[in-house]
Amino acid sequence: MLTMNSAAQPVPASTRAPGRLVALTASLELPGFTMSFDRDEEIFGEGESADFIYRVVSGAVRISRLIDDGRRQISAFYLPGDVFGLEMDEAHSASAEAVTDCEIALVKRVAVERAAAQDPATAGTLWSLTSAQLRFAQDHLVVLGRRSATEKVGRFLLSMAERACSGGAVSLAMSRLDIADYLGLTIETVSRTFTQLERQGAIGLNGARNIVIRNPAAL
Amino acid sequence: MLTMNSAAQPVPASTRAPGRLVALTASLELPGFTMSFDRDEEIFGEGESADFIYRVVSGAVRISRLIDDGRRQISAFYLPGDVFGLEMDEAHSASAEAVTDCEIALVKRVAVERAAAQDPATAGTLWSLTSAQLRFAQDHLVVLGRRSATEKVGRFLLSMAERACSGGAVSLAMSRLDIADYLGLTIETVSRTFTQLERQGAIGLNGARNIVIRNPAAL
DNA sequence: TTCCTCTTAATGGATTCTACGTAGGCTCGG
DNA sequence: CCGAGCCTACGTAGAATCCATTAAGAGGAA
Repeated sequence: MLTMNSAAQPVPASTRAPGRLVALTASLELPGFTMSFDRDEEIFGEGESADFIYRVVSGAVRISRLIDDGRRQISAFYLPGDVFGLEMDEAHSASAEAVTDCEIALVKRVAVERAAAQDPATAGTLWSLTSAQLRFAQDHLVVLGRRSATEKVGRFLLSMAERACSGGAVSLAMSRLDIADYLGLTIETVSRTFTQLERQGAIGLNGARNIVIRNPAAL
Repeated sequence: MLTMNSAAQPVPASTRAPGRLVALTASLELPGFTMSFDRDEEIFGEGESADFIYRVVSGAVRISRLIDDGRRQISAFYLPGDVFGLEMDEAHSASAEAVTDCEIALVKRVAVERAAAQDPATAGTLWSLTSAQLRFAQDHLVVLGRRSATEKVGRFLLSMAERACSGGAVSLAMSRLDIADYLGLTIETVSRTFTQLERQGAIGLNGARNIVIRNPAAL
């Protein structure tokens, strides 16, 4: 999705989907600091006051919402270079957790707002980033609302390949449960679909989390 | 959802959900013009270049994406006062159609961008509006991914009541098909759920499109 | 290190059930 | 009256659920 880079973490534009490119910008290079989080550690929780904007330096992050009875929906995964926390009001409307051990760069929200008030380019970047995330969320609505289990998993793998690919092989940072909660499926359905796609020759599996896309068209 | 008002269309804050309020602002009162659209007429299409930002003056609008085989997902309905078109890049990533006959205020996108560059408040408003829509989309992801058919319809009715209520009775602008495509269901399931909710006494139906919420807790 | 155990994650099968699709009938509005 | 939109019934497909099994890591002791 939204590979939202800071100047510190350039990523070749060619690795990203057309139309999703958000111009590199130093505008968001604001005074901040970096924190480390362990796997499954909470970065922020639902309802907490939103004082920061975040950028993934290394590792992976998931944004999720929980409903009363334990059901969970993950709205997005963020990979290195991605900015998150833009959808927040005064309070966070969702929680963020580390999918893997990770380093996160934090910038005070008020500092961002102050910078945006002085520099139109920064303000424009904020709008662009948020708008790109909105487009992405709307794309995901289509997947959740209208795609079959096989299509969901296929799309997911393609999008991960596009974002986190290193030469044909994709290494997934997240568990089957995370994938299921992202795609609105159960863990069993995700697992079954993986093996089904492997049998069809659409993908190759080297262990549970290392995937090779063999036939993109079949996804 | 996001009742994003311009100064021209004030709506009492009390009719909206807490935490969703976007401050009234004249910042988006920019030189523009108004157009009328007939029911089902296209306001903009997927892939068209995005030259405007829109506000509903009267009527209702749906934003939708189509996939090859005809399946459709509606990502949002917009009611009077709501601003839409913010998720667009250079090209529209979805299409907008009139749910009912409606009047739409259009502002040139470049004019908005120019105003934002000169006035930090305008830039902030754009970010706020977009961010509110992002939160709304993420809320909807939970509904699509993790709610049952009954819960989906229930939530939909509650949210419409909150947005378009006039004294207990809700008049729905959209057809069952639109509701189904919004909730990721089929028209039959929507219809069945309506009658089921009526039999349970949760809602009252005066004709297909006039609904009274009798027991909000049951939804 | 190597082996063993404990724990967690992923897979596979059998069954149930939700909600989908088809088809037909109804109703309200024009 | 006609027709689009809405409702209902019923058989069915696809995903969920429940359960068992296998695989992969993490930690501990010799």
